[in-house]
Amino acid sequence: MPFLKDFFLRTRHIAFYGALMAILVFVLKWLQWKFLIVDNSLEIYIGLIAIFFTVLGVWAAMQLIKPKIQTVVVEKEIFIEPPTEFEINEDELRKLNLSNREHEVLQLLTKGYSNTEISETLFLSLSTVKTHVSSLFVKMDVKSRAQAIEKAKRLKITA
Amino acid sequence: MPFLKDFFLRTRHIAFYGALMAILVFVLKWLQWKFLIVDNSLEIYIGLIAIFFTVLGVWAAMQLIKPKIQTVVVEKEIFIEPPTEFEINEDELRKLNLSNREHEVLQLLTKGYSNTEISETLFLSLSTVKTHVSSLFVKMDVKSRAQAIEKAKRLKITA
DNA sequence: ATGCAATCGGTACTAAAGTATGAAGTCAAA
DNA sequence: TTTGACTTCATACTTTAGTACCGATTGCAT
Repeated sequence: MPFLKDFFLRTRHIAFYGALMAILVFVLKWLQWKFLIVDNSLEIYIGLIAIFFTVLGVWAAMQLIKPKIQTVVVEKEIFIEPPTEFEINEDELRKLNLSNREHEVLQLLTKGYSNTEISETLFLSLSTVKTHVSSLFVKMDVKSRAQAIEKAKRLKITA
Repeated sequence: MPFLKDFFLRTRHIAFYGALMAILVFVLKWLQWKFLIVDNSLEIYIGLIAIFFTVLGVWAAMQLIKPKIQTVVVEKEIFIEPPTEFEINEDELRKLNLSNREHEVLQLLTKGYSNTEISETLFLSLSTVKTHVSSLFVKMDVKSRAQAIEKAKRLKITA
C-alpha cells in the first residue's frame, strides 16, 4: 500500500487529520448517545457511519493517489535547409491583404496547378477560381499566373 | 463528484458491487446481533464499520480515479535531410539536357515572361518561342509554364 | 437596419498558351 | 558526306487563362 507510506510522509497534514479525528469522535459520541436513546435507529447510525467513512476513504485516496505520469515521445521531424533559412515572409504576405480563399488558391497556383485542378481540389467551380485568381493578380500587382508564381516564390509567401 | 458519474457509467461493475453489498449486509447483521448481545462493545463495532468503509472508500476511489493520467509530451527532434534532390543547380540542370536556346528561354520564362515578351527579348518570332517552350516542357516533364516555373524554382536551376 | 467584404457562381468575350506538323538553314560529328 | 541535333519560323488548331460584368448569399460591424 504505497499510498499509506505517502500518507505518513505528508507530515504537514498530520495535525489536520488529528483535528479531524477529534471532531469525528465528538460527532460519533453524540450520534451514539442520541441513537442509543432512540435505540431503534441503529441501522441509520451505522449507515451514516458507513457513508461518512466511505466518503472519507474516497477523499483520502484522491488526496494520496499520485497521477500516473505517462511520457509520450513524439518524433518531430526537422528538415535541414542548407542554402537558405526557409521562412515564410509574413510581412510581405500581410501587405498583400489576401482573403483566406485567395490565399488557398495562391498556395495551389504556386504549385503549378491549373485553374481546373484548383477548382477540383477546392471543390469550386472554374468560374469561382477565375474570380479568385483575377483578384489575386490585382492584389499582387501581376498580370499572369507566371508572374504570380515568380513573385510568390521570390517573396517567400508560399509554403 | 465526477467519479460518482463514472461509477454509474461502469455498468459492468454494478453486479459485483451489488454482490459486495449483499455480503456486507449479512456481515453487519451478524455483527449487530453479536454486539447487541455483548452490548458494551459498540465502540468496537463502530470502529470496525469505520475501518471497513474507509478501506472500501479508498479501494473504490483507487478503482475509479485511475483515468487520472498526466501525459507529458516530449518532443524528440529528428533531423532529416530534405529530399535528396538538393544536388541542386548544375546537376539537375544537366540532367534535363537543355539546349542553349532552351535554357535562355527557360531563364526568361521562370522570371514570369510571356511568350511574346520572350520573343521580343531574344529577337525571336512568337512561333520560335513556342517551339522552344514546348520542347522545354517535354524535357522538363511538365505540362504548363506554371509547372515549369515551379519545378525550376524548386530545383534551383535558374539564375 | 445598412453597408461592406467575402464567397460562390454564371455568361461572354479576348488573349495567351499550348499542340501538331512541316520546312529550312547551320554545324559538328560519325 | 551524311546524319542528327539545334535553331528558326510558319500555319492551323484546341485548350486554358484572363477580363469584364453580373447576381446571390452570408456574416460582420457600424
